[in-house]
Amino acid sequence: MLDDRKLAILRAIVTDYVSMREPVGSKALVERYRLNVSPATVRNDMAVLEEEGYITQPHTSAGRIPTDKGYRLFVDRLGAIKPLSAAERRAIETFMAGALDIDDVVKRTVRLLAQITQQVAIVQYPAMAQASVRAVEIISLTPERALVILVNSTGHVEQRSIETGGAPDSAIAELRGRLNAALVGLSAAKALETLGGFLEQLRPEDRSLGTVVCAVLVEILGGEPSTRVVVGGVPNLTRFADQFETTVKPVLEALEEQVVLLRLLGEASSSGDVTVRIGRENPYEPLQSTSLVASPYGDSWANLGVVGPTRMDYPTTMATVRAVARYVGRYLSEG
Amino acid sequence: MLDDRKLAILRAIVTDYVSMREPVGSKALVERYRLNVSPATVRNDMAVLEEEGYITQPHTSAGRIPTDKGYRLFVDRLGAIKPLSAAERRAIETFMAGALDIDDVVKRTVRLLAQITQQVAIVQYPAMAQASVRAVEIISLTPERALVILVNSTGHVEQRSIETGGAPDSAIAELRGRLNAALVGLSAAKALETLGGFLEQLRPEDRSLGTVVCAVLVEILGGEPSTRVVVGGVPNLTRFADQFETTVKPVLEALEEQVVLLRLLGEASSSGDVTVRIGRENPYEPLQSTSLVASPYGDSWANLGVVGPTRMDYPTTMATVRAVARYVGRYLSEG
DNA sequence: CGCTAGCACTCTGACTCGTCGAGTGCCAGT
DNA sequence: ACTGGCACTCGACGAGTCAGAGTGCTAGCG
Repeated sequence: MLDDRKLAILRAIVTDYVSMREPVGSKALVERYRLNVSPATVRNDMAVLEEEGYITQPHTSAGRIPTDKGYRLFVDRLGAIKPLSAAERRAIETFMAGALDIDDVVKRTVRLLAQITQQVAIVQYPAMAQASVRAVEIISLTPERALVILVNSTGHVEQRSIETGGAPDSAIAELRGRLNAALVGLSAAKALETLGGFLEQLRPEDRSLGTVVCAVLVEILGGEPSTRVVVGGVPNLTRFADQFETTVKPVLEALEEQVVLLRLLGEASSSGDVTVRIGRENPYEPLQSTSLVASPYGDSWANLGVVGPTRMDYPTTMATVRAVARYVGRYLSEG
Repeated sequence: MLDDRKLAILRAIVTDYVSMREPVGSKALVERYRLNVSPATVRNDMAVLEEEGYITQPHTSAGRIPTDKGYRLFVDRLGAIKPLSAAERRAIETFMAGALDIDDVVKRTVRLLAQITQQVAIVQYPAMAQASVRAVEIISLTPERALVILVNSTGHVEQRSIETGGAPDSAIAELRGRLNAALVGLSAAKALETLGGFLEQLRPEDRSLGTVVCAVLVEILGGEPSTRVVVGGVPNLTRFADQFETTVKPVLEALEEQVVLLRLLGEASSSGDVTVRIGRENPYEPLQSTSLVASPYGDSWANLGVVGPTRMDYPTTMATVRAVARYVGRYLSEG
């Protein structure tokens, strides 16, 4: 159904529309892309492409623009991923060099992604899962409340407050000691395992406190990859000021909903490589006018990505996201 | 120079312009505000007000709009702060009730402020200064790096990574013990004092590590109120889509710059009560088309506030900010 | 002296209208 | 299977018009 020329035309339409931001017509197409056929022929092909749902007309007698389906075909079969320029590689290196702790790494990554792609960047905190436990602290705040703190080998600190049920400080100290003895040095997976049998070692009177604490630890260690995401580059949305009322507001709202972002990133990365989700393919309705390019990184289940208009330069964006993901991954594993 | 009627007219212009969002003319003014004089008289007064710089015309033969100076006068002398409605009070209570730890309090506060005022909310983390030290931990990550963690009585956890210069674990443990013995229970002020003489108690071989750690602690305890701010309600900016290109982009950019926000909030609150900074009064140029309404809270040096267009409902916004600040303050001190 | 009524004037915003150009679909011809 | 030509559609754009809102000024009134 779609011979080579039709595919070439689709490719041309996509690239042209992305760079020119205007519906593209048959004449402009043959002029700019050396198709060696006449506009009329191109028109016939375009009619077919339109019938198949790959492109559409904003109104009669305007050029064509790609549909979500068209972008999809383009991404899957037509857009060779561009390698990064040397300058970009260098930018990544210098930008990330000298990051202090994990917070800093995440912050820098967001900035970097946003800056290179000129879009909105989202980075999820790396999962605890990959790192090993460095310390567990339990610190009482009031007689009734305490803070459980877990530090891992990447320098990430996670904390939850709990109800102690009035347990005495001595019991807390003891529990803390036991937990450290049992867990420090273990990977998250091992630590989870160990926690499973941990309660039984406790004296009965310590059990109730132990249960609460263990529950939090399990939550921190095992649960979601991480419940925190960082967003950056929001000002880049201003480039779509034209479509503002209809498009940008819901996007902004979505970007404030951490939960949504987490789900989004989570669902995106199944393949282990860069994933693209175009417009309507997106499960979350307010984002259906945008595309997401995401990738897992740090060989864990944490993800990063960018959100932009469906009309985006996929090859370059995908290349950038992949490169950043790899670089950050390497950076994290080397410490 | 400005008799009562002129002030009344200015007040009317401000309130009308804020609610109608359109330049207001003499006729509409007498109709809506029962001024008991004719439009012509109002016009004369308006001419004076314009000469004095309180109002201006967007173009010949349009209504008048307030200038920054006009808003300033309004805020200082004309706008009685409206008390909150019962519904709003209730909203605050229910919204904040059940907050878990300090992160949660801050998050909720941002949401709350953004929602009630329908503007962009900024909340600074409460200062360590008011709370007392609960625990100090030093946890080594690599032989060369460690994490210093300070927990205070509000449940706030702050961390910094440091270079240990290869100090042995035993030295770290000892230092940790001494620090806790010396600091726990002290207010930040006292703790700072104590830290002053702390180094001398150490064995000479521990000094170098001690210096680094103390430096970080001083930074955490004494430095800025807090280096973290949280922003929310950014989608509310979409209501100014009209002025988007010129106004909203720089604002968005400013909102991503934590440093800028911190300085902004810091400078705003000298008086101890709600402070208003209108348009050009603002030191940071990209925000000169906005107004800031801020207030310290939790009787510390932490601040919260909202950023909105200069054309804003000051009485209500000020009332809301004040109420939220008080409520959160009370909530924090009660624990 | 302060207020008011009336008037002439200005400017904007909305509306209409005609033109132009880009782009299409179709058909007949190569 | 491709191309050239043609009639057609539609949006963008500029000019022209018009009504309405608002002003400043001046002369008159209590």
